[in-house]
Amino acid sequence: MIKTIKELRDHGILPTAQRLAVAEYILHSEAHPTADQVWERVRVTSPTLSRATVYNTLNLFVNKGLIQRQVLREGTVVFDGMNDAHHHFIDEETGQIFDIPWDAIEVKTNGNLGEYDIHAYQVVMRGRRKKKTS
Amino acid sequence: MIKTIKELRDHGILPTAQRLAVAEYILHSEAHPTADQVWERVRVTSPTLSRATVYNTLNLFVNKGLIQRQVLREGTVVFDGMNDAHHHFIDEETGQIFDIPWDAIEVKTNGNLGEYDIHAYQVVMRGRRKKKTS
DNA sequence: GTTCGTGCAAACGGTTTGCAACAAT
DNA sequence: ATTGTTGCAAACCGTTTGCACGAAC
Repeated sequence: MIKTIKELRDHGILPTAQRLAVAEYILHSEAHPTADQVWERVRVTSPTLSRATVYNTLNLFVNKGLIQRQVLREGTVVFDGMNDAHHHFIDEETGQIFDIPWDAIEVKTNGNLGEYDIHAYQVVMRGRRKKKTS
Repeated sequence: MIKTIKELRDHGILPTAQRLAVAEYILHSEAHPTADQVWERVRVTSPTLSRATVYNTLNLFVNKGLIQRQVLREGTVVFDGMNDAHHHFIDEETGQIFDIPWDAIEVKTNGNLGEYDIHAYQVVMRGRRKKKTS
């Protein structure tokens, strides 16, 4: 909580009650919620929070580099509290999105891509997540 | 043209005038157009073509495995006439999307992904495309 | 008292859908 | 006659925006 306040300040974000509520959720969430899902969730504890504020707040967080916006789903954008480079796995049946650590995958280009100045990349995998082996 | 008719039939798609017009464009397009862009374009030669038919037709093509639907852009889906597995590069300034041949990139997982049953994957790269050399 | 954030409702843009007219077989 | 396709308009859903109110410095 006090840690979250500091994190907002460190990113040049004035910490308000609403922003704190959103940050507390998104920064500690394993899920990759849509803006509306964030609203649903945070509204439980902050019932006065408006949908517009959630959208504005999440966009602010993205612009300030606190979280990432990911285009992984049709029709909507999801937000990712994991802020370092990483890959993604999407369960084709449940639609769930999982973060894959950067060093779990090695990507090598074979020199034919001279035309392109690559600033960033990620691997997007699709399939089925097996039953948790505890 | 006659070749396109065959291609539609081979995918179990009844070739109508509208479907042919859409197919002729999307199958030979280097661009990665949105449904609306397909409409704009195909409407030039087929002015009676409705927006709904374009959406329906593109979805039909995807379901029949003739083209791919790609989630690479915020707010909209793009269609890709290249039907084999390949990667993508997105120019961050122009928004243009380029197909990257499958064998131009090598992806190796280092064995930590046992939880995941991977059916498909692609690398999504972002950056700037350099001026064409030649 | 000026600046910034919030909430509401309306607007917006991409997409889907219900339905009536219309082939095609 | 039945089945499938098209076109139109309305509906839908995620998101943004205009504006008035309110809080903070």
